[in-house]
Amino acid sequence: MALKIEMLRSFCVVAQTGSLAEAADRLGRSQSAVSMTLKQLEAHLGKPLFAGERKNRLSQLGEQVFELAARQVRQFDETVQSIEAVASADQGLIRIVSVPSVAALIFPQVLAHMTRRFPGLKIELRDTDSQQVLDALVEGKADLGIASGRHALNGITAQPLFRDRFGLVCATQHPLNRQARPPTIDDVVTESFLHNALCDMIETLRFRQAIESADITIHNTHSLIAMIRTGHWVSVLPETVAQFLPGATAFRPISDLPDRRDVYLYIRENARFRDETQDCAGFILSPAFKWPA
Amino acid sequence: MALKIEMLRSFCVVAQTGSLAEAADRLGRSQSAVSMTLKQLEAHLGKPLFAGERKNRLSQLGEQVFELAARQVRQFDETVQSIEAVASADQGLIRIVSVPSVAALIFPQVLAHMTRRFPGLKIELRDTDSQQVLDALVEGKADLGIASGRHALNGITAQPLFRDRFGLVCATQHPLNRQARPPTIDDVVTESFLHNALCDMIETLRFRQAIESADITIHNTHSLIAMIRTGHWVSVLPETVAQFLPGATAFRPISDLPDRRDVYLYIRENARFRDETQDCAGFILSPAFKWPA
DNA sequence: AACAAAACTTCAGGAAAACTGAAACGTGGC
DNA sequence: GCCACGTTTCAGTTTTCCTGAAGTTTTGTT
Repeated sequence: MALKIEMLRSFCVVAQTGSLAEAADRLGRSQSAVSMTLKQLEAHLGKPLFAGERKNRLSQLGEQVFELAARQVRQFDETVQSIEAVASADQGLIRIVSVPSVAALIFPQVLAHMTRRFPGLKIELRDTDSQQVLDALVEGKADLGIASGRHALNGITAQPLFRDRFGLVCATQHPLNRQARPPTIDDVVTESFLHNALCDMIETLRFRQAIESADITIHNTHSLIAMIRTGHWVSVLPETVAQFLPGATAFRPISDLPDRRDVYLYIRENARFRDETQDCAGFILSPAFKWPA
Repeated sequence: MALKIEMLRSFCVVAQTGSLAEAADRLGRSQSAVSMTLKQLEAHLGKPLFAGERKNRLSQLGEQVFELAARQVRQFDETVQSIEAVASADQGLIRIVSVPSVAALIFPQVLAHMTRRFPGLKIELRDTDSQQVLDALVEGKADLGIASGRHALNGITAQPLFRDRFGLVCATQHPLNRQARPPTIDDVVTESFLHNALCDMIETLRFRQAIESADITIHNTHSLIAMIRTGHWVSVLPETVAQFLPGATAFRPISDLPDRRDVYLYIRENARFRDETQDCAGFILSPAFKWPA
């Protein structure tokens, strides 16, 4: 039998949960159904996907297939969502994909403006990393995108949104915030430095070398903030992100770190609701748009 | 009912062929089956996907959905291929993705070397544009990639392969090849200039401005060559690509076009057949590898 | 070592789905 | 009005998918 998406999905859930029963529960079917599906998949591939007697350890092949299958399932679900969104919108639909830091910043205003201007308009917002933002645009899954860096893409125009300098983020009572002298890279990148995804955009060689030794990486911004608020840890973030942090944290420029991050707005040229999309882009780019500065 | 990949596939084929009968034929099922599937899909979305009585014109929504669905179906098929390839290979499997121009250059040698070194090894080669090469690597669909430009990717190492200057490509008897003085941008970018995808990698401003006015773009290299051989047309390509062209064409540097293209070899770090992949990469990078220079 | 619990597989039957050929339908051309 | 063409609907069949119950194997406990 041909490979089907539902087979891959079943396999992925079993691989994730490590148990048939648990997976069957999540998938909303009986154990036996899942068992049979899995057997079908293995029969199709001609090799076992699991190692050992139980389903809690993947074979070498299983690992590989899992990586591919998980991605495919996620991809498929996204497409389905997108198709359904496109179909259910007759008053108009704008799909925005953005890097998380900026998404939180702009969304409230965008929502307020657009719903007032176009009653009945649907807006969909998703956030991921810059790379996936661009992918979503190229694949026609989004009408507007916000990402770091300028990239030339077919059928998509790029507009500079703002620049953002990188700096120290720490608790307000942290010594590095209290000292008069602005901090340097060496001050900041110590044992208590937290590495995060945005750090990788910094090109200053001195800094790149320094963070080589950083042991802890935190991808999720919320967790990062929680750590920083304890007062023990510090990190480096773009100013706009830092300003969005709650009370007890501070942002300071780093004297020998000149890096900026350039954020661009990407506009899909042949969006279905061209006018609405253009209007939305125009609003974000207009002086009327207030950045929480 | 839930959206299924086969529904999307049916829709895509009908949209492409513009006829139920033809599509049913291609899909290997009866007309009525396809008709019902389509009706299901439309029912699910709540709106018609086609305009007019016949299936030969898509509605506005249909266009949108087609774009998304076509991409998804292609994506899915690729994943299935990849999964099956991974499963069927027990002697080892290396999946190489490359930009077309380089693929043709390296593949014969790579194949010869690897099959000798690892009998029973399977090799899979696919070619697409640079962007998709990188995507395939990130998505775990490829072990080795060859693409233009250096990009930092997680879990993937980049090695410079070669640099390539851009220059004029024309028929040997073309005036621009016969004249003693090396051609300039202005000589080359005239009415008979053909724009191609690789041109977009050139950064020299003068050239970028000049090709703005180019009316004809040819993406497929074979077609491009066919045009150039007529003697009426010229284009600009990297030297390595140009040298691969058949007899009656010539390559000449352009005096005021200093651009180079940097080609990198990307190696996925945790490929399943790590040793074979590393060996293959090592071979391509070694001095033993003879570039058809 | 014996027993019980847990984890999974197998099986038979039944529900849902997908498919087919035949007939019906609708539109445009003559 | 009637035919040709492309599509839809229908009824019946085949295929696929799922479930509950019973069976098997492994794991843990006393």
